[in-house]
Amino acid sequence: MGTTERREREKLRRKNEIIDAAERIFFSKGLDQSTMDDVAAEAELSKGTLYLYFKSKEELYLAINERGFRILQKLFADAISKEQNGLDKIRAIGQAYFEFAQKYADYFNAMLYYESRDIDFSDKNSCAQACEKVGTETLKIVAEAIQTGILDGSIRPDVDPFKTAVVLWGQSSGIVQVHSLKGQHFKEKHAIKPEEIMRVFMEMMSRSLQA
Amino acid sequence: MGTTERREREKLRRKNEIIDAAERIFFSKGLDQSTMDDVAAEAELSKGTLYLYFKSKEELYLAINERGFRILQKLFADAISKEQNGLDKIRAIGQAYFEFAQKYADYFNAMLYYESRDIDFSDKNSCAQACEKVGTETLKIVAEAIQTGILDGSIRPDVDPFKTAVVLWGQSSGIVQVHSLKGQHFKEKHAIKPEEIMRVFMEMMSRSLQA
DNA sequence: TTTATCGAATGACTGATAGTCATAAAGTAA
DNA sequence: TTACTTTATGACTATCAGTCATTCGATAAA
Repeated sequence: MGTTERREREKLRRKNEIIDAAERIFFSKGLDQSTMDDVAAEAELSKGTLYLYFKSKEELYLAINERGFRILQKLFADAISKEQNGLDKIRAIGQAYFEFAQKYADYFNAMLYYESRDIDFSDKNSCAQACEKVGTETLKIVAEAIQTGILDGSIRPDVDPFKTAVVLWGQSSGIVQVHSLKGQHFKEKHAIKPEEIMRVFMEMMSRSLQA
Repeated sequence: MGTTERREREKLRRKNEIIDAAERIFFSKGLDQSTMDDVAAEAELSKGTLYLYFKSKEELYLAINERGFRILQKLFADAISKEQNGLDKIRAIGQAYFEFAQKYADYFNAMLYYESRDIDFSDKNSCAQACEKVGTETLKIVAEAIQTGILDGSIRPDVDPFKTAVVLWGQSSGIVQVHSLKGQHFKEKHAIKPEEIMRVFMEMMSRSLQA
């Protein structure tokens, strides 16, 4: 009697269908312009049902975030596997992050929200927790690449892998954020091509780590 | 007959009184938890009056932002004047930014909002424009320090001052953002002291620029 | 002093929307 | 068929940003 199991599966499927609908709505109209009624209509459910699956609009938004983190994690893992030495792995990660911000601009913008808000992590079963978990895993990938670099001699040996990974993460978020949100603005007002900003950043990052 | 002039002055004073009240409310309860009615009550005015002085709640929030930018600009100018060579000036700016985020945490958090949103710059007389103006001025201070460093030989000569200033700005925002929002979290979960993150960042920044 | 004019201020009102909850429907087991 | 559980509903409430017809008060002209 696999009734319970089937129920479990269906519940998960429905949850994902809601996230799918929410993505279509949030990504097309923007979070602020989207209402839970919009999402409900898109999911062909009533609003009340959404609240059976997600505690709040923010939770639903964070669920989308989690998907973004997973995509990013995958991209990082791919990037790392293609390079041999540690510094090149880190550069590849930087490049992957940049490409993520362009190719998955919607996810990226959603994640900015996560980065710039003081999220409440107290609820143990919340999407915020899940985001934090994937985020930390991703950070570990970066830290491992740094460790590799120290061992193969491409990265200076006096850096602390995890702390440096945190710093790189912060730096990169900031840069890609500027690139994504103010890039157009810099292009118009100061004639700086967005790619130039990324190029300069990558150069500086390499120098700050190389042995 | 200075009637018009006096009116003008009083209008400006009232505008500032409203920003004062908004700061007290927004900083104590957070933007989302604050209502325009709260601000109106704090300013001892009716809500309608607020809208005579500010187009929207966001505009009022950006007005606070502008104040933050001005404080930061002043701190940067002070920091720069205390050091001799270019690289030390840049380091001092980094340090000043870090201290700003701690000492003026409320302003800093308000400015994160500015950094992470796609602000509409189309309205010429908006607070967004004013923020952009002060922001660019601040960026120029950084670019000048870099130029100084190139001339005095403390910073490698192959960097473009303004582009590098933009990158430094982005990086620093990201780092201080991580420090401010997730610092406590890293401390608890990964036993990383926030100051450590800043130290590592400063070290990396120096290396990425030094001649 | 009285009256006309005009900008500043008011606050009741509207529209929008996040989140709730009593009720209904569907599904499951006996 | 009946009793029970889970899932879904949508009308309803509370809240709040922003509006607007009206009032107030200061200045100045008559």
